[in-house]
Amino acid sequence: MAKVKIIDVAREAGVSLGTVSNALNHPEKVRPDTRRLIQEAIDRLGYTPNQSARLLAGGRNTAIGLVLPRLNHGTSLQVANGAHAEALKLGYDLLIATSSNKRDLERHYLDYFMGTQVAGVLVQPAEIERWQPYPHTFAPTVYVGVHSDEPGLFVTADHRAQGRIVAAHLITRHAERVAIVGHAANQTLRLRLEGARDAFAARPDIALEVLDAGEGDVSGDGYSLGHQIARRRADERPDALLALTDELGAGAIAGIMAAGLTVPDDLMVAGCGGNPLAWGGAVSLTTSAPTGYEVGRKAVQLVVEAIELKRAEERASIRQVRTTMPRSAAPLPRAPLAEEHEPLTHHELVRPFLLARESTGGTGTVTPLGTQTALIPELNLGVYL
Amino acid sequence: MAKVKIIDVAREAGVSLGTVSNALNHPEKVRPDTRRLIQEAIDRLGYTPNQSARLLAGGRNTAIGLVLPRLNHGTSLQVANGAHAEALKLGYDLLIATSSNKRDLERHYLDYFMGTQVAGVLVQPAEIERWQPYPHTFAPTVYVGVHSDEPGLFVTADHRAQGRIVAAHLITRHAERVAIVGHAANQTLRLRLEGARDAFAARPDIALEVLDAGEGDVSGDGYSLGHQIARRRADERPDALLALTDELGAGAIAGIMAAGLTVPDDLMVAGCGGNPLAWGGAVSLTTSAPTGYEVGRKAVQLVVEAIELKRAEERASIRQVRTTMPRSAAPLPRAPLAEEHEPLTHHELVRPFLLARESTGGTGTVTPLGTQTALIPELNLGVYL
DNA sequence: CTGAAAGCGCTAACAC
DNA sequence: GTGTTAGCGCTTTCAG
Repeated sequence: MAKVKIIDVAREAGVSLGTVSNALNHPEKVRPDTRRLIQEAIDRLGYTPNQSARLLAGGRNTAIGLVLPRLNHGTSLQVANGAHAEALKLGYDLLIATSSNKRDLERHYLDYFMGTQVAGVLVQPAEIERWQPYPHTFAPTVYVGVHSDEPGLFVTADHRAQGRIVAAHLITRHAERVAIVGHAANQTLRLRLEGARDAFAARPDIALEVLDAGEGDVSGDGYSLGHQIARRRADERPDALLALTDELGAGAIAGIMAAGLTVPDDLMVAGCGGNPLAWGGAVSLTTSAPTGYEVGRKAVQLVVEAIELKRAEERASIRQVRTTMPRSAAPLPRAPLAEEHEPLTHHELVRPFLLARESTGGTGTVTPLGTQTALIPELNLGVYL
Repeated sequence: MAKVKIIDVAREAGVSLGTVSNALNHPEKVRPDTRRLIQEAIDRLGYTPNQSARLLAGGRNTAIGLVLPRLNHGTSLQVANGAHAEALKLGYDLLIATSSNKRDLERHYLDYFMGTQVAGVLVQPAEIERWQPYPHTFAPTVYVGVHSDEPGLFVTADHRAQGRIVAAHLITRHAERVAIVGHAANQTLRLRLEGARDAFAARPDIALEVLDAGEGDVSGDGYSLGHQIARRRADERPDALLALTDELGAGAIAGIMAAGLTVPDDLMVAGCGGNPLAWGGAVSLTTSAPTGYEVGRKAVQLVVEAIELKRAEERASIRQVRTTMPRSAAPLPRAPLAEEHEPLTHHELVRPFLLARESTGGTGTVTPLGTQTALIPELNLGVYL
């Protein structure tokens, strides 16, 4: 049971150590039947390469680290699943750690990942309002779910587009008086609001009002607002509500119905953001689709791109050193790192699409909840729906 | 930006390499002010220890690997969260990987973890019906959610106790005719059924029938069975339904109500297994609590126990070699591993508790859903409820 | 393809 | 407490 190492495999297969190493890392350099011999020895002995040694010696790590603030929130889960799917596809392993939404734990895992020489790292920062990129990142790093003016790699849902798309939908549904509902205290909601305004800007004939829903932007706020609106005189009442979150939207529907009106006949309601947790109401809610899965996929694509670029550069710089240096004497000085170019910068906004459902009188475009996953496999809404 | 290493820190702090290493791994061996000096140098330089080198050189890894079949199912998430909390508490890091419910990916990540010399590994196997422990595990391994006759470490929810506890509850609610509903095709459901039978065994006066719900044990099966039962003549009708899954239970409630009876007045219904996903119905469902969180915690406790035992043994065996060997000549032969004792064996069954709610006429013991998390913090039902 | 050898960055043992 | 050094298991190179 003593740990079996590469030399044991070599002996078992009757080849040299270097050949086994090559079979593992550069199979094309080893004759197929030798390769088979080695593979058999590996299986017989139950050999598992020591990743530490492999990495230390300069081997390529194929693991990507992902630091998530939580493991119980819909969005993070979607990100994780999307990232996992894409990593698998691209031949990378994905390792997930949770920061419990604490900056120091986040930092800890980031350092840990860097220390294990992962190929790249994805972070969905905790406390996103006051946040900034980490210095000292030796592996390509992609930030998920945040904006920043600093250089770097970022992937976020396009919140502005979410507002726009939902607003546009209300317009096609012939809304004439629209109330936008929400507190818009944070960046996300502000962007959705702006997006909605953008969409309505082209239609000055549509009456617009913005109603603050109270600090929380939670279901209860939506309920009371919905109730309140439903009790206005018919000629002062909007015919459509655009809630800046799905929770608000779901709450509003309940409030409206409690006041004796019907959705969508008396009043249309649309949510925003695609939060599956708020989809359980009596009338299914029109909203923008959740984009977490796509965000996760994009993040992996970006980080892999950066990883491979970096490797190409390293190879190039090594080659350069070789041809430049007189191959002689003295240990080679450390190959100069490809010049300290600025980190890549790329802000990727993931575009939402619309889920038109009952609350806006959805017709042909209604996507019934039960079959969602089947219809839009990429969405991966998950079992927890 | 060239990677800073321990020797750089040593120079920066004006001490020797060994001292820095000690400061990091055995702080008690270094004078506090020296330690401070070193810490400052570390911060100034942004030093991050190379985990690969550290491990290769025999350092202690504090990471535990967790392989989960999915990242979107309630139970796995609970396990992950419980494991994370406990690992944090015990000073270990937790790294999570997903097998997409495939044996080969599971195997891959397991090997990967072993290769990175994690301190221990937790696995919730995919395809649990036909399953067996892995050989060649060099790190302590705990299997989650499965039974086995092989030696090893296992943590599972006590399914039998779940059946028992729910059955006992129906008894205290004065059920006189009970129908147990479910197909019991898999081990889990069979155990719940046995548990329920155990509980009723003491009360031969209670009429018992078992109704097969159809292969799927899904909500729809529950619905039709509930409907069917509700339409029996009152004197042939059970007064209580014990569904072997919460999905069945929730479906049954809907079916009963559709047939014009009320729950719990005409017919009590209880579920089993504590599946939050099935808790959305009109009448809240009595069930046994989900134990995933506790399973995760227990699993970490077990693996850490095994890790520390193993370390203690290694220390002991090294000491033995030292005192035995004449300290002289020739490189020491590899310290004989503590004799190849059988792997530890421990089957831990996590006991459920009851969530008595409306569907069985819950009274004082009813735990309102909204406040669940607050009342029972250990439960950690998660936001997705 | 083989065989030998130079590290990768660090820990732990040792002598001081 | 400090400074020095021998590996940990592997990848890579280099000369056969």
